[in-house]
Amino acid sequence: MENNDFVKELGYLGFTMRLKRISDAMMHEGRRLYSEMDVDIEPNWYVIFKLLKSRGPMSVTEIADSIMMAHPSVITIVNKMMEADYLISEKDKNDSRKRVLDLSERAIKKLPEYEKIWKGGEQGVEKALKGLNALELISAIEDKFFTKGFKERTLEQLKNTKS
Amino acid sequence: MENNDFVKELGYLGFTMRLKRISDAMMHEGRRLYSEMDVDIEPNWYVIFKLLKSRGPMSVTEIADSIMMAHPSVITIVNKMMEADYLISEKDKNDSRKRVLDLSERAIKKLPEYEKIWKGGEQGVEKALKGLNALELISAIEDKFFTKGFKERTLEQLKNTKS
DNA sequence: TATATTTGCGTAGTTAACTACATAAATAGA
DNA sequence: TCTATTTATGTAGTTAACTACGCAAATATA
Repeated sequence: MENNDFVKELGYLGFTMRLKRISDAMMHEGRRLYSEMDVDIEPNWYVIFKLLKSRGPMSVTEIADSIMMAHPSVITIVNKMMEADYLISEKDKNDSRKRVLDLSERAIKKLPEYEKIWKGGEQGVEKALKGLNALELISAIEDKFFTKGFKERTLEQLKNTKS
Repeated sequence: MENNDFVKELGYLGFTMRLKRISDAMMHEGRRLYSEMDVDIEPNWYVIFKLLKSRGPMSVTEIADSIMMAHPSVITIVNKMMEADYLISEKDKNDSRKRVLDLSERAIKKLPEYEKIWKGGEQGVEKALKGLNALELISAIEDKFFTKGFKERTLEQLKNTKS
């Protein structure tokens, strides 16, 4: 944020890298926060807790679709959460390929404590970003790049310039 | 961006994850773009090319500071770039600890081709985000979270709520 | 019904970033 | 000048995401 930040000088060329820098930094701080508070969960677990609490038991693929993540990433997360006794899984009665995941007793017991922390995080972000229309902007960016990706947009530009 | 996106429902709680999702997606598309175009560089190299071209030879730590990255990350990147013959390094004359990095002959020869691609990427992003004030928003977010981090803000909220 | 396609899950392998620690050179201070 | 501190680089180990591929079950089709 100083004058020394070369990435900022790059304009739209540095845009992606700046997004990554901020989100990486926030995740690292989230991890450190948990560690300092002696809370034994990881930064990316909260979305699984929240999802299953809000929508009930779901399969791996359903989770992946709901949060727009590749399914192998979901498998990694839920396996760790199962090892930590926060999730239980059982086979679907109608489709034996499916593994239906749900919150464990332990998760339900611990959730109130964790939700306080997440509320604090949410409020901290909200306070910092209030008035900036940040959520609206993120939605607009998603609309743009989830429908037509970065690669396609670049190729279009290259084609236009070449002619 | 559909109704199915649970992360979006989470409001400010999902903010960081949405930033990460977008930047990850863009980086993956960047990698795929290079691969389809048979260009043998990686998505995070461009900033090093640009930096050294613009500011001349620099040490590892100077690079890290300029782009706000941890120095081990820079070491990993520049080692790969050296292996690919895009960078050369030599010891600093006044300080034998320092390793001064510079663009190689090969880099200088290849840069015009690569800069065309980067220009295309930049224009693609610019076109998509035109009118959204995206760069200003990113700057505002950086100002907020680089001066007082996510962890600190969360702890503040937790303290206030507890009382 | 038999075969082909799709779907769900899992594994393997890749990449990018980080922190923590180690080492050696340079600089500061007693 | 000798010692202590700081600085520059490097290594080791951690985590999070991805794609590509394989296999088995479910579904569609001939």
